Amino acid sequence: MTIEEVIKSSIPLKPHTRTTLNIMYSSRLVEEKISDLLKPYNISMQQYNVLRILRGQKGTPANLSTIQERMINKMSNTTRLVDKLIEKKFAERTICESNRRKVEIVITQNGLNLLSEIDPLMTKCNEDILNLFSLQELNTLNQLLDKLK
Amino acid sequence: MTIEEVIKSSIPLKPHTRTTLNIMYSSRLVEEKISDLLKPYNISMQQYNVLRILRGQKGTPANLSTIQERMINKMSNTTRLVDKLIEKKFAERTICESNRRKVEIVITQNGLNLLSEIDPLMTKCNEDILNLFSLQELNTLNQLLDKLK
DNA sequence: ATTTAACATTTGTATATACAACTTTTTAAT
DNA sequence: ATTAAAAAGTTGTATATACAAATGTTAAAT
Repeated sequence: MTIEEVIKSSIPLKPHTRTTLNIMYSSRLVEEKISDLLKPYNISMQQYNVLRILRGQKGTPANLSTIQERMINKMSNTTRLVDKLIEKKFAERTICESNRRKVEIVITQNGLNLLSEIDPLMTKCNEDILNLFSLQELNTLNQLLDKLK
Repeated sequence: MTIEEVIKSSIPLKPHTRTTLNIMYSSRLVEEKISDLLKPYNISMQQYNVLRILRGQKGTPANLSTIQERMINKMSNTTRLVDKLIEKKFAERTICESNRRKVEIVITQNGLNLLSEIDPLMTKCNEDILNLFSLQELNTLNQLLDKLK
């Protein structure tokens, strides 16, 4: 299915426009599947993303700027996002003693357990989304997208 | 630049995961550029998207479900999105006489003028985003993304 | 003819996001 | 030592989005 068919455009799009639209539309498809997967766990994609970053720290606390810099969606309000995770007992926050402007955020065991539960489902979800693609094609797609950055 | 570098992942991602992340991250990059372009005109990407759909109707009024079905982001509240466009005098809404459940939305001359002004900038924006890509590469990328749908 | 169901949109509510202004703490400059 | 500037977060406000319930209208069923 082409992007023109998706948006029911009667006239063909210019190549560059078609591509940017296609990237955005594809992203929506992916996000929808991932959101659906996370819905039963009552966390948003952003919150999941932060939990993954915290786990990636392997015990080292992360401060807000670190989280922000590693997120896929650089969002403007990481404070309140982390608030939600703390409310749900998936993370904890303390003030950094060496620099009291900073906060230190760590994932809790509870948060780690949640991620462990989601891990295999997320892997499968990603595979399902891309089930029509060969490894070769995934590679090509990745290389092309990398050129954007 | 690879997606692993972007998110500062110490371990390599699985091919499928890398690809879905890459699609989402690429979309953010595109959206950021387009939002920046629209900012001076004080309309959001969604609002712009609706205006484009209305113009595409070439005079035929669109009802809400038509708009919703053609949007890139299927958003849940098209009513209030259209409200914003009406507030700004870029669109008008009337009740459909043959079926009073429906509304008929048309773009105003004011809205058409706005789009005409933005058109060349948007074309250039899309070209700039993808300036590193050959037409051949754009084609390949489009074909691959089309497989998602 | 009356009730039921389906349709198209609107409204309410909760949450998310963007952007700017504001604290608090630390570093640098005089 | 005092003031100014920078850094790191937080809070306020406006807008956006998601989801469910409500409204009004039309079509279908009995």
